[in-house]
Amino acid sequence: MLSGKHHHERELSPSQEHYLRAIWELHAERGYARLADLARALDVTPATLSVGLRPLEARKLVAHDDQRFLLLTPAGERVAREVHHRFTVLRSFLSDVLRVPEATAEREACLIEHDISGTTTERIVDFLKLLQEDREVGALFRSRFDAFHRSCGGTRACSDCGLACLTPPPR
Amino acid sequence: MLSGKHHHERELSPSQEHYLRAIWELHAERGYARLADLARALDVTPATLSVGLRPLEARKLVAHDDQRFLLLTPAGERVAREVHHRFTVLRSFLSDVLRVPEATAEREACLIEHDISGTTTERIVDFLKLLQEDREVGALFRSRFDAFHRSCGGTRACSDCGLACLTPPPR
DNA sequence: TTTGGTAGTTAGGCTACCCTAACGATTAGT
DNA sequence: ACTAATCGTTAGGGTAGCCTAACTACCAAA
Repeated sequence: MLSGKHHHERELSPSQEHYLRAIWELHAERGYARLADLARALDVTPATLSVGLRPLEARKLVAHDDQRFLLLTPAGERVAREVHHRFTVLRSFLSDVLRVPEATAEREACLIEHDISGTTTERIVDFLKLLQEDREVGALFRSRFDAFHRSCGGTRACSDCGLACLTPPPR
Repeated sequence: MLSGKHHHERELSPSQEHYLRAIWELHAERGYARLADLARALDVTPATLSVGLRPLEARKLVAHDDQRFLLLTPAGERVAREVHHRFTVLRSFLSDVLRVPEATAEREACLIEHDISGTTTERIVDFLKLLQEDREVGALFRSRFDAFHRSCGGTRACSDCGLACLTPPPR
């Protein structure tokens, strides 16, 4: 059952979630967020946002004050924090645990943040917390993972076996 | 730097990757793949595929024999195996390590498979192999993660603190 | 005050990805 | 042989998400 439809079952589209998170982060960083700032941060044109924010305003997630500064409503902020949470958790996992390069972790967390459920997010949080709070597990895992990683480094066996090492013919 | 453009930098689009994986899996399962079979497996209409496969044929990744059975070229099979590999690795991680429900793992792996780099995939493979091959790490991790999970069960503290536990105001 | 930069909007266009409806071709059942 | 189902295609439509170009409104400095 592949369900090839690349639809997201959330109420908001990936871009819309992204917009909310970015507004929230701009507010946290500099205390305000204009449409142009947001466009720069997201690397899209103002035109895109002018249209793209409309549904979020219609849903009362985003508003603007008398001077056209963007504001998150309480509902909007709640969503923004959820998205930011998913993003942070993913980036932390990719970067701190898997040791993927910062830039890669950032880029991929931005994409995956729209795809994972609350359950999965919680599980990753559990995982991060375990490594953080349980010194025994944390220390053992990190040292072994490092060693393991070094011992596999360079030309990976996995690249040579046609990727079949972990993928016997499907189900 | 959020780079709000939800573009994928791979040569193939998410759907195209998905199509290739599905063709490969059908072949592995039953030895052939017609367009209609593929449509059923992917839960899209034949019309969608009739058009959607065209670019893959143009790129010589997919072909069809004299009786219109879909075939993967060597290049197509290579891509299909890569995608399948990413999918399998993700599903295994979500399901076997994080203990996310099967259906959820399947669904989310289908989405994330298009977003992660080779590097990230390799790291997850390393992680899975470590848990599998290093009995000490594997056993310790699983038991502690289980216990940790039970001790956090039910109403998660994380849901109550506004998700801020791991997310101090951004960077 | 005129010149010019910045902000936001509108209009029109494009790609990706899905749909339904209608149609021709083949295959299978009676 | 005729009917019915299945297969694949085309035509046309829709949403999401981006773009450029052409505005308008404002604000600020010479």
